Amino acid sequence: MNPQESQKPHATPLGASPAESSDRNLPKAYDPSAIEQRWADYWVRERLFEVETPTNPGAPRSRSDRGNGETAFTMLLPPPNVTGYLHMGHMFEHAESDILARWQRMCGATCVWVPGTDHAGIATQMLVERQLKVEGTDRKTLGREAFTERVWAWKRQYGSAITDQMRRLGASVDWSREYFTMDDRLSVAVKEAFVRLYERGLIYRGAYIVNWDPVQQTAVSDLEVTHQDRAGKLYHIRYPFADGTGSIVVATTRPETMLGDVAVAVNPNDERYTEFIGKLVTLPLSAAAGHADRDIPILADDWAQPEFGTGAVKVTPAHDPNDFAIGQRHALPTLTILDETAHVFLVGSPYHGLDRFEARERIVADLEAAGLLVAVKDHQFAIALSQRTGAVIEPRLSMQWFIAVNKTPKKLDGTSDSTKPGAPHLASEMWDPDDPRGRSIAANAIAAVADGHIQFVPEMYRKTYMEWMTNIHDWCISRQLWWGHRIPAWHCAACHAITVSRTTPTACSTCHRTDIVQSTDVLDTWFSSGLLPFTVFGWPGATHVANSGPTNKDCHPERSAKREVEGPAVVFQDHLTPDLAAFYPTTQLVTGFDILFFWVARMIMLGCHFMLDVPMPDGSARPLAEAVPFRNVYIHALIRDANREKMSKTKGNVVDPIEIITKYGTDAVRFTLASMASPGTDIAFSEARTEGYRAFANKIWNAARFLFMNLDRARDAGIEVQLPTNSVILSAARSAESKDPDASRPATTSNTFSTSNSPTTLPTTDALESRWILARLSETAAAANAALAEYRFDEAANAIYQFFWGDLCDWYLEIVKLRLNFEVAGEAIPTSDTAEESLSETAAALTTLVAVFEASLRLLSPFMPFLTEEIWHALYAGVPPAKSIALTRYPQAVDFPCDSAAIAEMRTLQELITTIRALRKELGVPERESAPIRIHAGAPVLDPLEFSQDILARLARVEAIHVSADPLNGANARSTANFDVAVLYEKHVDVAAERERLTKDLAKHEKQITANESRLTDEKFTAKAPPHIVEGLRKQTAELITLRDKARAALAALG
RNA sequence: GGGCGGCUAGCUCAGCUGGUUAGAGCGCCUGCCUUACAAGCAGGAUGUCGGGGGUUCGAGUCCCUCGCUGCCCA
Repeated sequence: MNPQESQKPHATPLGASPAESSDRNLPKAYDPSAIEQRWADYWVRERLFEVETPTNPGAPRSRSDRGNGETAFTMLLPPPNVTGYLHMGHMFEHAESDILARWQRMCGATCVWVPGTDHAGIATQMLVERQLKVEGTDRKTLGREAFTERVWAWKRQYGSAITDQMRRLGASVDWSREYFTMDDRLSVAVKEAFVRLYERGLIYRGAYIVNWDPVQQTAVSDLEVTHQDRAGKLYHIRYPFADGTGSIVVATTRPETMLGDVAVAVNPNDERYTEFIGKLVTLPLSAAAGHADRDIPILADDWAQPEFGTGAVKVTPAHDPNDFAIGQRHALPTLTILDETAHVFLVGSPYHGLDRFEARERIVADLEAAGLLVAVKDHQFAIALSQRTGAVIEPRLSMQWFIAVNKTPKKLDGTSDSTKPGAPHLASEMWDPDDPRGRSIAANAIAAVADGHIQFVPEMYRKTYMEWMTNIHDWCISRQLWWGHRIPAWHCAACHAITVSRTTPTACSTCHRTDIVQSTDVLDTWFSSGLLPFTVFGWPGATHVANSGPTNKDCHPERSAKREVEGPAVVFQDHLTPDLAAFYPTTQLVTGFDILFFWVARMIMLGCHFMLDVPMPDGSARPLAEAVPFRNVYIHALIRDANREKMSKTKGNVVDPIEIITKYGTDAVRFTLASMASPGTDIAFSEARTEGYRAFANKIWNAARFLFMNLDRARDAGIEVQLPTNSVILSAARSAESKDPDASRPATTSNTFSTSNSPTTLPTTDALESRWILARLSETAAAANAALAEYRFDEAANAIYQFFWGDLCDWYLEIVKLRLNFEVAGEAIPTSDTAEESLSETAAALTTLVAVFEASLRLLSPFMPFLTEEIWHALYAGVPPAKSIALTRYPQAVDFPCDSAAIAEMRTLQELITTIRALRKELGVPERESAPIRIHAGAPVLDPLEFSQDILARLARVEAIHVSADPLNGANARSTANFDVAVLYEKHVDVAAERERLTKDLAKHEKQITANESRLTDEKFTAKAPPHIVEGLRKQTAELITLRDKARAALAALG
């Protein structure tokens, strides 16, 4: 069974559709609020977008070709914070993702779009802490266990807010696979990942300077810190030599940290100070706990830059990352003088207990009083802020856990054994140089992108990524929070050794005493979300179970048995879950650049690392190309407000998507976002534009009303119109509705066109407008598919918009009105000799109309799922050929005959009609009045006119057509390259206006002719330019000359 | 300080590897309640493609430079 089948479109009988308009009686104006909730519920209730775990992933499917019905399209939703509410950015991201998902699904792919929410450590903890504060308590009073229980309670109550909003917006995600990053299953995976990295020597614990958030009292990673330029001061402070022979002046932006100074550094090449190197200075104000001021050395270090300040800098290793590095180089002690809350902690010092900024003021004042403050200068510097709390980051020396991203992993004896609890065995041998598992995390993450296994769109992000990944530092993964995945490490009180384990140990692994306690730290939230591309599909599977055979309920027994027989990779068997086999690597990631490093890069790092352990479905070793978490990354734009300002709560310019969709309807908002989504450009969200697309939705609605009205009239007149059935079904061979093997091939139900995969010749009797609209439909399908393949949502949306409104409504529907005659007798039948003929013409026209309209709905469906679903169900009067339009076939160019002659012929006719309309306007012919025309043109224009008389009559109110052998000019005539046309109407023209128009045209033409001719007479041009360009220019020039001559004659005729 | 974008109609933006007369939506002006739609129909106006220089037969498109503007990293 193919996974495709598990996309259960038939959970309930077709009749269960909630369409209200099954009688085809549509209200006059489209009201999205009347239908959206109903369909949103239906899609979820009917589990239309859920895909079951394939039961036989044994036959690995090729993923290289999209849309052939055998491919998987897998996508992970960037998990929103569980505390979050949907904002415009989500809506945009989800709209784009949903368009891709719906499109791929309609193209035949097995589409798995996995939703979930992130536990968002700091954000969630802060939120609950704020609640506690209101209640007059705090987390420390509650204690860890009670606090986390409280967070869970909060999550249970409010945690689905954002996913509920997604349901309402109709995101076609697979809800059966919804996860939360703190779920048991995912927590096990996080633990497993941590332990494995630790065993491989890629996780270490150490005292380093980290970014400390004194408000939340936790370490944060480099990425969670933002920098802001601030105007500050540079303080020049005199440090007297201990021997009393003089002094040295240091410059610093943070005088309060001098309490923790352990040295003064100067540049070794700075001649001003070379003689002082090695001397001791007495550190002012450093007396504490009864001791005198400390003496510290002056040393030489390249870090001290002669141009900066005085050229001498103080060294505070415990409170500055650069000073920490100096300290390492010179084996200096570290002296911590601030506590977790950034208050001075120096018992016995007068500054003890002061906040760091307060301490600064006091120290500066005291220095000044002591005459040691030499100067205070204005200084521009970048201040580090915690992204979450906004607190000024305090670099702080503390024990943290890190991932060594640039280190080669240890090779363990027998990879499968590494999954067993307990100490790993070190291998004696080295890694095979070709084995990607022997490379560092960063090296593989770089190779995955450098070798093209992962593609970025827009491509520039590839560069950004590479830049970052090549300069990456070790990743600090521990957080001093209570909400999150607690680090599976236990400290021994007796021997201080650390035991890292998958299961809760009872004793220290080193000294075997039982006095052990688990680390209080939790893991960085991004660590767990970085694992998602494979943990959502069941990784690590049954790795806990020894590989000697027992099956695991998560792993299909049949599969396991088979694997053992196949043999070679038997040690890996349990890692490959059926879901991983079918859906990993994921196909697509759609996300914002703001989490490019946070999340995208981390998924690449972790995916490439862990998935290399998991064999391919055929048992072979997994190459890097198949270990990547996703193949394509589409980085979408940022939504700004109408004035291009970034939306922010503090600015108050946040647009609430729910408010907007209430006002305009989800489809209109989606279409707006899609049509504005050109790559690389931020979107200035415009309500005016949304209004325009609400009008479009209404247009579609009314086109449907028009069609339905005529279908009803046809029924009343006894005309049978067949609705498209097999041609719309995605893959009829696999569908429960049709056992007909022939139905797997799109077939036609109409005698006017064929939807088989090769266009057939049209009956010669077929009307121009039918051939034309089908050709345009074919072109539009081609354009939409091509655009979507390149993430050009704007181009796809605009092509469809143009087709539906500009071609279908403006021209085709107007013309087709001529063909729809339901009178059995009487003179209301202008084009047929008998009533019977008229009725069959009506039937033929309606059949084409229905087919084109239905296909247009499918074309639109990924963009406007609600509206199209409603109309589509109504069209089939409650008996649709599929449960949802979302499960039908996306129109392809080959589905419709593309008659280019019809397009050319129609273009001339349109030009003629437009010209006549303009002339009539100019002549002041009353809107409803008909007038005869005179035309001068060649046979290619005149001949088809014989059949288009009625069209001219209706669309341009042409009463009679007189052919003129002579060219036409004068006030009532206009000329194009193909024809001259005059409207015969007795009325004064505005001669002055006409002359102005003609003069302007004439000047334009003359200018262009001169330009063209100078190019055409230029030998270099004619010699070097490609022939078709030269030819084109010649033809254009000839046309322009004709137009110029006509304009001249017309001007002369005006007198 | 380093890097990456953007600058095209009143506004928001398309314009692909240079190639025939630079487009769309909204807005604007004029006339129409033409029984699908006034959230509509028809017609119309609107651009020294940020400035300068270069390459080329040919530049909105490629190169250099300057200006303004936004973002990322340090």
